[in-house]
Amino acid sequence: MLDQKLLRTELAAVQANLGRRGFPFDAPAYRALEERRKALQVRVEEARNARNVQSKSIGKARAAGEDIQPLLDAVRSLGDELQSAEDEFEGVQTGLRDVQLSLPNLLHESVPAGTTEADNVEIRTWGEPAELGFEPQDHVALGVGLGQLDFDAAALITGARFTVMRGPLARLHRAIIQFMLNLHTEQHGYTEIYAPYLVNARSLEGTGQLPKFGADLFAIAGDQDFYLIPTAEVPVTNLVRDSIIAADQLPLKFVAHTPCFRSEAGSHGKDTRGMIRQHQFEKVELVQIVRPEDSYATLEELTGHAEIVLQMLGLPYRVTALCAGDTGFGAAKTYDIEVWLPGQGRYREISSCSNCESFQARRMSARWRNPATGKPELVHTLNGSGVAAGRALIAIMENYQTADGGIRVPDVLLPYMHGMERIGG
RNA sequence: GGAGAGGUGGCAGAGUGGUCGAAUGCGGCGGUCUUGAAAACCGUUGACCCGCAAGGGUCCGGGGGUUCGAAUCCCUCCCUCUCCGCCA
Repeated sequence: MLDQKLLRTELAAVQANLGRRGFPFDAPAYRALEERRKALQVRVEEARNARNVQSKSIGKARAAGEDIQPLLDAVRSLGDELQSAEDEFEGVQTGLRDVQLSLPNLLHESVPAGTTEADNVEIRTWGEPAELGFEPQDHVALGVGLGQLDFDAAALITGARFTVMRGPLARLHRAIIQFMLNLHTEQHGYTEIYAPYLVNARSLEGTGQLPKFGADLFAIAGDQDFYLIPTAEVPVTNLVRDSIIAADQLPLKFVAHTPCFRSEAGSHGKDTRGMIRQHQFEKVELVQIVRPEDSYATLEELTGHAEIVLQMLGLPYRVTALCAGDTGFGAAKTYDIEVWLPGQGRYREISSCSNCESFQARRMSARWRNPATGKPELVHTLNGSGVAAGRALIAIMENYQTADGGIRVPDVLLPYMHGMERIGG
């Protein structure tokens, strides 16, 4: 959600900024609605004040033993007037809020111009795609060949876009998760969080998935209004909802491993092969709650924490700055990290690190007490994958494959694999 | 699942339908005293909205109702706690 003051005072600038995303914002209509709100609010408050004053005088008169009947008659009609003004005011308020909740975040000035993925800007690369010396297989061929990746079984149990893993491959997947959690908690100072996988609508509104992107979510059947989390960002960021955080508590650094559930509505036909795009996948998520002045330094730091995972796993990657049109709804600026997949012969997203500035904080009413002003002020929130476990598994399979269809285990994962150095082959 | 109790300011905890945004205590902040600190004493201390300001308005878990007027009465939902049952 954007600052209402900004929407009142800098409407043209807001419109221009949102325009960079290609977001059509009807500023004149918004201004008209806002002006109506203001007029109505004044009217309601004046009516309420008149009623309060009158009612108070009734109390005093009665305490003094006077006849209050004339006063009662005089006040009665004020209540009716107030009621109708309130109803109208409420309608306008709701309309305004609907618009506000549907506006994406303002972009940081450093976000490159552009409309699609193709306009994203490469910031840096790390590692060199390995020379395998043979024709690389993709993770599907490798996993199915080993008998450890089973899409048919998943289709039988559930349906399309699910995976069954067996044996050492399932263990490798778990090892990746353990490795990442240990790294972030022991080396990077994050506090491990275990959080619910089902959340309520308010949490999803807080982080920005609702009200606009309900189609991307799985809602559970039954009388409870719960949704499966599309990312740990939702429960973990909402830890600070409706709270005022002491200055010395910041920054808050949280890491959580959770499954993620996405309906992938609108992506029919995309990445249908393999486990690149699933309805259910595991992810280790980094979340930081910081002072506003620190958030851009934190974005660099947090992105670095995700990069170290890939460096330690020996996976070549590149970092890109998302362009204006490709930056997500709640983000002011986003870096994507893309890992090299020999089987596809290209880089694929494995992490997305965003600074949401005060966008989520405002929706969540998440604040800190600024010692400089003594007042509660909005925090900045950041999140990033550190990293997606399913895609990390794919990257390891394809980058560490051997000519005989086996997979070597990266050195840093050996302790988690009980010394198993290779799978298959 | 059954029975009961309760949700009030940073925390604890009062509050007869009118003078209650709310007693009191703790905590916080400022001051007096002190070489400094503690103690004691004095003062001060919620959030949000409109407004340049003066000022006005809203908020006692959420929503609805009764009333001229609701923290207080009624309905409903949510949450917490206790006991029983069940379970990992």
